[in-house]
Amino acid sequence: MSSEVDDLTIDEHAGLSLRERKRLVAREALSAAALRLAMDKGLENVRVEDIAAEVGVSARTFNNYFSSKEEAICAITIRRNARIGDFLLKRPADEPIWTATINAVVEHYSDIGEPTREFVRRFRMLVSNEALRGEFLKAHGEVERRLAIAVAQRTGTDATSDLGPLLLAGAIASAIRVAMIHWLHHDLVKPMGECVRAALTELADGLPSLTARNQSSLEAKPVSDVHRNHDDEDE
Amino acid sequence: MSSEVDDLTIDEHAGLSLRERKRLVAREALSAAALRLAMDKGLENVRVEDIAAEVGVSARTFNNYFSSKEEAICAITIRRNARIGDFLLKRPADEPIWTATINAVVEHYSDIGEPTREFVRRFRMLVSNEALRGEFLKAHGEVERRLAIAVAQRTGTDATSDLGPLLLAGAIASAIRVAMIHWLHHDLVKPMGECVRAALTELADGLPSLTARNQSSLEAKPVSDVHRNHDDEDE
DNA sequence: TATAAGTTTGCGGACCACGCAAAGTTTTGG
DNA sequence: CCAAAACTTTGCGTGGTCCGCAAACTTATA
Repeated sequence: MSSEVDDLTIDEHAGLSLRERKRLVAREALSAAALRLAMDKGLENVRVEDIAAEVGVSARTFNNYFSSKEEAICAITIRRNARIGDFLLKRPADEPIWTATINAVVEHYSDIGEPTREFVRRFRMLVSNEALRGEFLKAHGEVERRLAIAVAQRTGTDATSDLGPLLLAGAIASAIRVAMIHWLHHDLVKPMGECVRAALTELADGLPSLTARNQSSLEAKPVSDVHRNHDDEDE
Repeated sequence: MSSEVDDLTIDEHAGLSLRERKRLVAREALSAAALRLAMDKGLENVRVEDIAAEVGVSARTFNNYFSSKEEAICAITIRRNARIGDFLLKRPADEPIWTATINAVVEHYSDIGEPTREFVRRFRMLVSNEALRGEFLKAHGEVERRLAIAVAQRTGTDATSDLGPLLLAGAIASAIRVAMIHWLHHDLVKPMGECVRAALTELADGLPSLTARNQSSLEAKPVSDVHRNHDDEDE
């Protein structure tokens, strides 16, 4: 019916066998159908069977790809955010790691653009679902894991034995999560990208808003080069 | 049979009606039974019915308290970590917020002591379960939420409208999670408390291990007063 | 002590995850 | 081009989960 699925899919379909391509397409179609149906009717009113039917496969097949409808929905988040690691690896080598990571995240968010109001309205409904919030956290854990690998690669450390990459990725992922929830709850006073950027720099600077009167070693001087350092934003 | 359940339960049963006390006791008994059975037989070999039977209630009653066995198990983590916020509020008022928070966490972990090897062995088995890891993340989210409230209270900010408390709580909770997983995977080379402390200070100092050659504003001077600042540890 | 408020439980229904084996599709290598 | 190998899809069956409902029971209120 529609091919909106691939809007953001910068050909991942290179050098894959027919089988693998079919598999990828089916997986994405199921994810997309799950999200669409859940946004329309509310997650609790969507059965696995419905999602499968929408794509034209059996319910059993759905379960060969995902082990729950929640997982199918959150797979989209994972796919989307996987790019942050790639962006990080492409940042100039002389950027400090915090700056580079933050810029990679901001780059990613300005790249995907602002969601429509309608999308946000439905999305808000969606995340009010308990089971889904849990699965979102799981998805975010996966994003974090991948980011940690990219950080390790860039810093020449090891994502399994060193704590550094995991700590940075965890802090960043957590800040993204906080920023997005905050943004969702506070009626879009400013663009999402701004919100994420603000949260990340606040964190990188050691939470100056919390260290008002007490001196803290962390407030020394802010990571100022994060702010205006790429040009694709209006004002 | 045993009353190990309340080993760490510093009387939460104050000023509660009989009904409420009964409810609490039942809840904790179910949690504890769930954890014990899962550690013994493996989570997939434990049915809700088994847990209920262990406590002497119907399976239906189990579901009045928890909506899954995973949730029952993770409720213990939530209960345990809820104390971190209390510790934070009791820290001296002149400690900077990062320091105070880290000290609160370290205090908590030195307070609960090192787990036995046997416990760790079983626990490791337990977290290899996919579904349970998801629920753990959910539980950690709850812990984070509560910590954020305590941070807001201490700093005179607002946990719903300000980002600061959420960001700090998120970063700390994430570091705790990373430290624990790392510790579980690396065969207890040092005590868990040490591991958590190390991760937190590393993070608070801006990840110096990752900013080796590039200058970063965050490496200014370390938050040194975190290290040896309470006395209940050997060595 | 009567009435209200809350809890436990069996029952039943909708749904879900997954093992298995039969039928279908793609790949591989003669 | 064909046949065997590798993999995917599907129906079916099983064991299990979650939850609404209403009846029995327990605790609270006045």
